[in-house]
Amino acid sequence: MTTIIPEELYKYQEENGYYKPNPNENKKRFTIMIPPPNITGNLHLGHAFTMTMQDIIIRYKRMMGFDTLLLPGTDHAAIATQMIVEKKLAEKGIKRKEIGRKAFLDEIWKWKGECTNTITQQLRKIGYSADWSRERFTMDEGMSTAVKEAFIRLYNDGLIYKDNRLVNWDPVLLTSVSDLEVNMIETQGNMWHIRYDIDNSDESIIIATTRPETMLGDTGIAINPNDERFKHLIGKYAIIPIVGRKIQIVADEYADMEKGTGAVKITPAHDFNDFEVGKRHNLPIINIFSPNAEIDVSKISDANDFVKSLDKIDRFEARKIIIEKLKETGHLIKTETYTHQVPHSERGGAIIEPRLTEQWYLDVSQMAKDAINLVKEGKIKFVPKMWENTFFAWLNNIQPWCISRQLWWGHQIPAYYTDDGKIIVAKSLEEAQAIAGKNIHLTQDEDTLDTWFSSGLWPMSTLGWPDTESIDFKTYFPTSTLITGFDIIFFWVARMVMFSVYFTGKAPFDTVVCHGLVRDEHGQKMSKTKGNVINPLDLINEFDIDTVRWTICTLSGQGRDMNFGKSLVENGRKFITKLKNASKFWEQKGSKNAPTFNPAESITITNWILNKMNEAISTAQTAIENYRYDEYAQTIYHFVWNDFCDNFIELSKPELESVNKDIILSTANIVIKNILKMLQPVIPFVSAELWENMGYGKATDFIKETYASPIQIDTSNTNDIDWVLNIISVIRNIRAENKIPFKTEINISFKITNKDFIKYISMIETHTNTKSSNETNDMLNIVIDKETTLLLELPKSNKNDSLQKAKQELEEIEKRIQSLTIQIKNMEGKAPENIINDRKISLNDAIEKQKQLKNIIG
RNA sequence: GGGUGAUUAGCUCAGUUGGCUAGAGCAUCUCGUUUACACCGAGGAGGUCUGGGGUUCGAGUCCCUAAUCACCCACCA
Repeated sequence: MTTIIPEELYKYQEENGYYKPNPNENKKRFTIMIPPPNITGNLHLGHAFTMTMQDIIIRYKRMMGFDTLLLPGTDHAAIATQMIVEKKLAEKGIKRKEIGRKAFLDEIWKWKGECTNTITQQLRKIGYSADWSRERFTMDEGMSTAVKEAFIRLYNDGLIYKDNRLVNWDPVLLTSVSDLEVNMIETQGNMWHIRYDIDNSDESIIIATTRPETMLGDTGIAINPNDERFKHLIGKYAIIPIVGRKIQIVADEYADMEKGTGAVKITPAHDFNDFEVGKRHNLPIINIFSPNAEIDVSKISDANDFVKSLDKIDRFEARKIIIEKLKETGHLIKTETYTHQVPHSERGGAIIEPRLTEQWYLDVSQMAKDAINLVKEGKIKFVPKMWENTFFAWLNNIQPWCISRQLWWGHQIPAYYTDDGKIIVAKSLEEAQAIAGKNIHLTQDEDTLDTWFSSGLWPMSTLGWPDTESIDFKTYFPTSTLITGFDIIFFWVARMVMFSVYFTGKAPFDTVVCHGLVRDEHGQKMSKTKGNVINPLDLINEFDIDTVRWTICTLSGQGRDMNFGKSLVENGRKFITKLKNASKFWEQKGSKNAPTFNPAESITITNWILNKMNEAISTAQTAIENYRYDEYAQTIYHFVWNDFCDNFIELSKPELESVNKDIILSTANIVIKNILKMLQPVIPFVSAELWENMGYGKATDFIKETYASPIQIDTSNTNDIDWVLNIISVIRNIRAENKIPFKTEINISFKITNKDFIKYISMIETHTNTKSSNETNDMLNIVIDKETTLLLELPKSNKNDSLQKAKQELEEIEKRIQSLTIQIKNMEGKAPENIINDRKISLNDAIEKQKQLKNIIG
């Protein structure tokens, strides 16, 4: 008995190149790129799911004869990682700015090393059969080359440009963030109604705002051109209370007569809509905040004493002071509580402040169109298909992508400035210098690129792009399937498709499998506060990796969220135990010494189980090819537990004492082999262990076996066993209902017209503890027809087929009607009547129904 | 406000172009330790498939409508 220790088997296989592809082999290719985990800590259960799903497909394809590449790696995750390391340093009292860029980056690289190590060890632990010799990191050398190349090409093509406009600004992290990195969170706030007096008039206008502090930057008031209440004020000026600035009242459709008071103050520097309104009416733009969102009066040229007193005060503190002041001056008309959506930074959660800055932008409008077309043309298929809509919806109204970040950790933008502000985009300082001239002083842009810029290149750059002639790129690009969570369709999937279509004209993969989130057993989100977080490593320690992988497989279907709980893992463990026990049974019966399976000697029950096996293989393959992991697992589960263990083993026990022993054992071997092969992708370690212990081959090499394949057999009598099992079940039922213990033998009498069925009588007797005779007495009088078990089946293809099949069914029923009748008699005497007909559809009904269908379809 | 998905047994969920008596696992109940397995076996109970309309010979499945839940996008008056 060999016991396989997963880590050891993995190590052996990794070291001996079992997971490596071979570009020189003339095989069909199948490639999956890992969605690179962020180097922000440990892998969580969601990772375990997605990675296992990838590995299952890879292992399956490998057995199906593909040259497979599962490429591992990690993502530098700019903002997230910088935050973590900054926080860690802060614990030691070290501040980023104090130690400077270089020292800080050294710290991050140190962290990166540790973290990557943890992650890759965890991936190995879950059996992720990746080619580690091709491991990549989004900031490694090759990736940097790719990033620079991409940036330069896009710049030269005029798609990357610098622009001064409003961005989402994180005042804590001090960087711009993209729209996608902003979460709108419903927040309780106030709506303040404030009176603005009209210049040279007794009139005034009341505006409503949730952000009174932005008054300092107001440069206009907008009203709707059709608003009768305010129409006469258009073109006049209002005076901002407290601030004293005169601002113009303009007519703009943006002002909604229903909202607020109908008049809206315009602060172009601090609101996206206001910015647009300001542009339309040439209103001045006054930036009132410093980068960390404190009032900065240096930019407010007309600041009065009150405004000046607010200098360096935080935006929310300033709000309070301003409200108090407005109360004093009597300009505050009304305060009401108000619930609204406030933008928060996804990382760190700071409230976003729209801010006017100069940033790098990428015009993606054409790429987006091309990406959409790839999907529409079917070059990329989403599984499940509904995610296409999400993909389209976002790409259809995509905005220029702000790709610069004011972070240190990331790919520094390959742009160099001369002292007089000329921009040179080049791969290196040397190159830039060569362009600019030797004596020109150059400084590189301080900013880094959005993380997703490099991730977007992942499927290309990992294979050697921009060197399109490299063996890996030529062999493995485009890749095959991308398996990832639906939550990063925008962030990542869309970007990869856009970049790939732009740079290569091809889709980066042909299939995108989107799965849901992992939740707890009751569908609740896992969160630390709820205390329902499950750590995959704990699970693996408590159970084992195969059990965890099996459970993941059973839960991964259709792209919905996956509910995960320990009881489900326990269930998985039962299955694996069952499998081990079944193998043990056959081993004890001498399966190792069984002769090679010979189809010619196959008997009814072996044909029957082989037929079930063939069906299971075919159903399972359809399931896995369609990424229906749940169905795959269920098919195998049902086949192993119900067909193979409950029925085949039980029916075989008496046969093992007979001349049929050899064929039974050799059949068992065939079936177990195929079961293990079907299971290898899901439970690679247990299946390998059993493979060796059953004497089929070396555990280490099991991964290389070809996938399960059907056996050619005579299927003409295979239904008979289903029928026998039904009869057995009915008799057991009768026992139960009449409270006749199994130990009490009962007499049954068979009336048999078809001699073929006589051979099954002893089988029925054994499994029901009955004794058959031809005597008739009327102690128990139940009639079972073979036909009672026939089910009506209508094919789903087309109507002609249905008719055809309905006819066949009908003929079959008619043929068998005379074939067999059994009567069971009880020794004790009670005679419940028609038990069968209560439970099963009667033959007449069946025929009647068939006839109806026949009329309809015909 | 716009969109997507969901609603099936006590629980978690399958149910693929409409067609078997609507299924599985868990939980529950009854019976059973017959030498692979109590991490077991046999069997039972449990469903107006969210409500209401419609199409059809036939609807869990298609259409309309309502309700509830979840998520995504937009929105700091």
